[in-house]
Amino acid sequence: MTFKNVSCILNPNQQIDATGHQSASQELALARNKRHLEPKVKKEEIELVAMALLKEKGYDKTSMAEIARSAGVAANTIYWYFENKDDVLIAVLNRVVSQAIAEMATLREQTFRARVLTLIGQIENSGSLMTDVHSRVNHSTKVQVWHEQFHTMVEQLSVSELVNAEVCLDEAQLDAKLLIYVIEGLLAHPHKLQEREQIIDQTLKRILAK
Amino acid sequence: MTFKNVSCILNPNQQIDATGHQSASQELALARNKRHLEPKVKKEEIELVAMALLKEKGYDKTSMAEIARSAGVAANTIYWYFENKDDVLIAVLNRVVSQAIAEMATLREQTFRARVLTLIGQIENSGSLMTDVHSRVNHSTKVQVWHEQFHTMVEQLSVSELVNAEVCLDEAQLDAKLLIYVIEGLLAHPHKLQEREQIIDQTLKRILAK
DNA sequence: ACCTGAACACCGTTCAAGT
DNA sequence: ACCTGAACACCGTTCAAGT
Repeated sequence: MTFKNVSCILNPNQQIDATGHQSASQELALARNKRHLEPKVKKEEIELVAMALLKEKGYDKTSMAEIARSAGVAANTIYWYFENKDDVLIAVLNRVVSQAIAEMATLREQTFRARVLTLIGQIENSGSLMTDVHSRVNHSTKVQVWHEQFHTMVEQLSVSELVNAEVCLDEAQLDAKLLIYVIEGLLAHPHKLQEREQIIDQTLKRILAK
Repeated sequence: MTFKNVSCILNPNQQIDATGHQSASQELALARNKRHLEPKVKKEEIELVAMALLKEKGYDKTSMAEIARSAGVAANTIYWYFENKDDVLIAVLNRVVSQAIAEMATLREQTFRARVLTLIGQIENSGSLMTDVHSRVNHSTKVQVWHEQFHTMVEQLSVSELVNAEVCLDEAQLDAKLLIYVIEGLLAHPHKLQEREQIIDQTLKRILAK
């Protein structure tokens, strides 16, 4: 199981991206329209702006109006590109996660411990996004599906890591959940860097004890 | 450290309850007013109604208007008893937790494992209240304070349990956080009853391994 | 296809007024 | 002290209309 296998689990937005019927005639029509140079660029711009705002202020404190204003469009324009606010959140989450995966791929040679710690640092860098996911799960089934897929992905990765570290499969599957919940706990609650490392060390020590 | 020691950490709403200046003359005035038989009863009624609704539908999907309607008062009446919606949440949380503590006090003779499992069952019984707390922490400093107090309380309880089970203090403090995060993870994500027990067993096995 | 102004329904909260 | 009707500011979302 490589990181590339996983990123296709993660990006079902290929469906979303493939919704437009991009024929040659339409591209000509767009070229004539002076309001928008590139339609796909606009969507990307909205996602980037939304990512910055959601990372900084979280889901609830970021209004659609503010995203729109920062992207230089009218408030309702976002609804041409996204079904609703939760869809914007999902697009941002996909960006954040695939970015994190890309950075993680660099660290293949590091210790398990080191990789876990940098992973935590990365997610922490995305503000309250993970908490936001948990609170939106009850409101949007789409977010719920995303969250489930994300968890199974991280679980599979963790299991394979643990099996590599000589934990037998049965226990690895339980330990993986255990590890993930500890990581989520660390992310959901404020911790000093040293304290965080202690807890991770303790967890790994408990899991990898022979 | 007994459960009774703890419940005074938990109930700073004695401050809140003590705000009224209940002189004898006022009680007479209230008796003359036919609209409300007992003012404290009204507040309690609001809290009970809010507790039912928040447990059932969660924080976001329960509006102040709905709470008021169920309590038989005008929407803004709640603001005489509570500063804002987060204050209502905190009052409900205090009720839920002290109720859980009372029920836990019954189970002194049970196994650690059994007590943990019934605790999880109790909290799960309160719907998404714990997730709601985590998502409101970023919006209300009062909720944030409540959350911190709650965590230190549960941590102290867990540490003393672990020390009783022959874990040395240094490790018990780390293991306590570990255990709590696993419990929170179990609460935040759907699990079959059997799966939940397996994860708890695995965690306790890892923590209590000699 | 892409974008907008104007409106809608709903929300938490406030205020002036009643008893 | 306790309660209310009416209003406010804000929110996500929709719709009819423009290009």
